Amino acid sequence: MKITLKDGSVKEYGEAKSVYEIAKDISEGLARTACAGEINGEIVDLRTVISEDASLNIVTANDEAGLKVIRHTASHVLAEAVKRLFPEAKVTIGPAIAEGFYYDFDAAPFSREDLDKLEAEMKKIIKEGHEITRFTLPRDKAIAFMEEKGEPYKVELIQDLPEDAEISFYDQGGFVDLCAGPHLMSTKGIKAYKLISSSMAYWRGDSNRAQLQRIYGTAFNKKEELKAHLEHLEDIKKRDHNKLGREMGLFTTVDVIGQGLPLLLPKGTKMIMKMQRWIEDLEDKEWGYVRTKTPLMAKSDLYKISGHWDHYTDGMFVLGDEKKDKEVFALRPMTCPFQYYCYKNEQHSYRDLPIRYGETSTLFRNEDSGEMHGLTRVRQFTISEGHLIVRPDQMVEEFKGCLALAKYCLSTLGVEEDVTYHLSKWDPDNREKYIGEPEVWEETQQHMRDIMNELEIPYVEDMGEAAFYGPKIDINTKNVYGKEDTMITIQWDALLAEQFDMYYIDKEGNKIRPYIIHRTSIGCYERTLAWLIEKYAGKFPTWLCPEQVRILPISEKYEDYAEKIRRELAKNDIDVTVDNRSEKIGFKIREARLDKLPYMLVVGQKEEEEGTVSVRSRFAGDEGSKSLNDFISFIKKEIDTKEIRKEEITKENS
RNA sequence: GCCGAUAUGGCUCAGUUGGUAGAGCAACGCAUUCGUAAUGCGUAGGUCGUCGGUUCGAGUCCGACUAUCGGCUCCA
Repeated sequence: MKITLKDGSVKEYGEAKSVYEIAKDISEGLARTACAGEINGEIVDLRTVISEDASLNIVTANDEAGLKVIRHTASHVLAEAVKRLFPEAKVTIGPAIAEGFYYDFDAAPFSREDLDKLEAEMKKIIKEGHEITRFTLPRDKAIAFMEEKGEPYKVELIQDLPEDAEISFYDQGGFVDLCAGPHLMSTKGIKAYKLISSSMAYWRGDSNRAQLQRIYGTAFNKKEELKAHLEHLEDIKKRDHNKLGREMGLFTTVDVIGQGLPLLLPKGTKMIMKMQRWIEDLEDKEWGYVRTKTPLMAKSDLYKISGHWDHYTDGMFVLGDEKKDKEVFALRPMTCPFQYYCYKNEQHSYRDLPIRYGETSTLFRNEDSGEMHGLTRVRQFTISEGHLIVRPDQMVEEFKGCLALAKYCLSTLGVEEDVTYHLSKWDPDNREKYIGEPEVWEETQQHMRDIMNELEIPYVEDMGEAAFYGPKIDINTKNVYGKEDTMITIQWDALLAEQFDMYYIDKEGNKIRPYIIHRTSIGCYERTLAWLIEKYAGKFPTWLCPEQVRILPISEKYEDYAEKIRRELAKNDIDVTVDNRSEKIGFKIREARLDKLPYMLVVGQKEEEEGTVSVRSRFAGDEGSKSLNDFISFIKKEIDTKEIRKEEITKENS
């Protein structure tokens, strides 16, 4: 392992020494201590150095691993603080995570006051400057050690470690925690930290096991970085679609209507209509889709064939009672079987395929009550759903087409850079969760890798995330809180046609099972809208804006001229309103700015005489006067090309 | 579903140890007819999320329910 020190010198070590020992070794000769290196068994560049005054510096380009060490050590300091203030608490695990760290305790819930006290206690521990040392124990001794300390969770962790694993502990002045490391050399290395929140979490993520109390915190190299991070957190909350979308009058919720059932208000509806028209036209005209409109509910019989009745009833809204009623219905949680029956309506030749069914499809899923969130997790949503019925030999091309279409949608919305692609694979060690043969799975997954490589799309592979009938590509994004959501999914299904007895007639006159692609192009409209709100902080590309132009007459005298312009713009399919209130022009502009309107047209005596409009935009402020026709062709072009015009002014806004 | 927090006029928030609600913005009315980010004056609006309990008396204390927020698990 190679270690680069702050002064640029490089030291090389063999594999035998642990990171910790190397760190110690360096510190002796150089009066400073290296303290990172190996994380989860992976060798990383060394980048964290404590100099003689115990101040901490990140020395290589990639700060991530260094931060991870700081945060992990902070989590141990937190654990010690908890044990000091709440001796009855049992420790479990406490890793570093993307934006900080957490630690789970078996303890009574922590209040904000508790967190403040713990922060103060952590400060003490840090100030005391305990040296952190590492030691290992053989398995039986390790178990006895933790049993003696009365830490049953740690005992369980040790028992579950692989036979040959080295069992290491870190001691910080008496507080000892089972841990793979690495850690800082001293608690003094923690310079800036903050406890963020507490919440419940299950032991090992299993809702049948103990309920633990999780404390989230974060730590940074320097105080200024922590401050900037906390400010950033405050800042991004302003973009939260759940707040901003309500403020902007895009949607609302009503308690007597119910959880997870948002009402899309006229402005939000307009935005979704714009996306829907665009997508439907795009799919039909350029990608060869045909449209269906199928029922929102069906008898239980349908779901029995699809398998949902056995595996998914908890997630469905069932209408009626099987014991009492002759027929029981359920609201549909997906569109698949409905479109399959469209296919089965007539017999198909191999020449008919592929058939691409699209539907703007409203679905219902009975999510657990604690799951609902704004527009991203709801009980009723509408998705650009589609199923492609495909000959096996067409599968790769069609799958590629679906990906290309999704990619095109993302880039048009200006969000292409904000997504990650995931190849969701099956889990060969969990065969009962999936149908079909292992060779088919492996082959299919290889096809998907080839497609991704050919399209030069970077992706990660997620084991055990596939649908039960096949692997899929998921396109995910993160919300303002860093939580990941799937926006788009494209699924490869070589198996379900069997279940529904779907076939086509090949050249020789044989009945052949088609393959099916389940896919969406733009995802579910509610969730996509939420994403756009957060992406653009409400300042949407002009083509998506529910109100694209507002005409601001200088006074009521120019109402007629304003109305004339309004009609011209409306004739050109531009969403336009007139602000006729007897307010001063400055006030009207202020309000239009707060409403995040892309264009304002100021009209008064001058404009009426000259037949012009004075253009003021969100992008560039006062853009001067234009003839009405010039403005119309200017904005039409922006709308028709779905241009995402950049903001040129930076000042503002409350 | 589970853990925690929250719930006061359309919005943002006050409301002291329980004594029967207050501000700013918005709305409405009147005046103003205005040239690029807030014109002035006035009016109205709340059985304090719902239901129940404690009390002479509950926005304030207790309980249940509903919704919202942050997590866990799950997902488009």
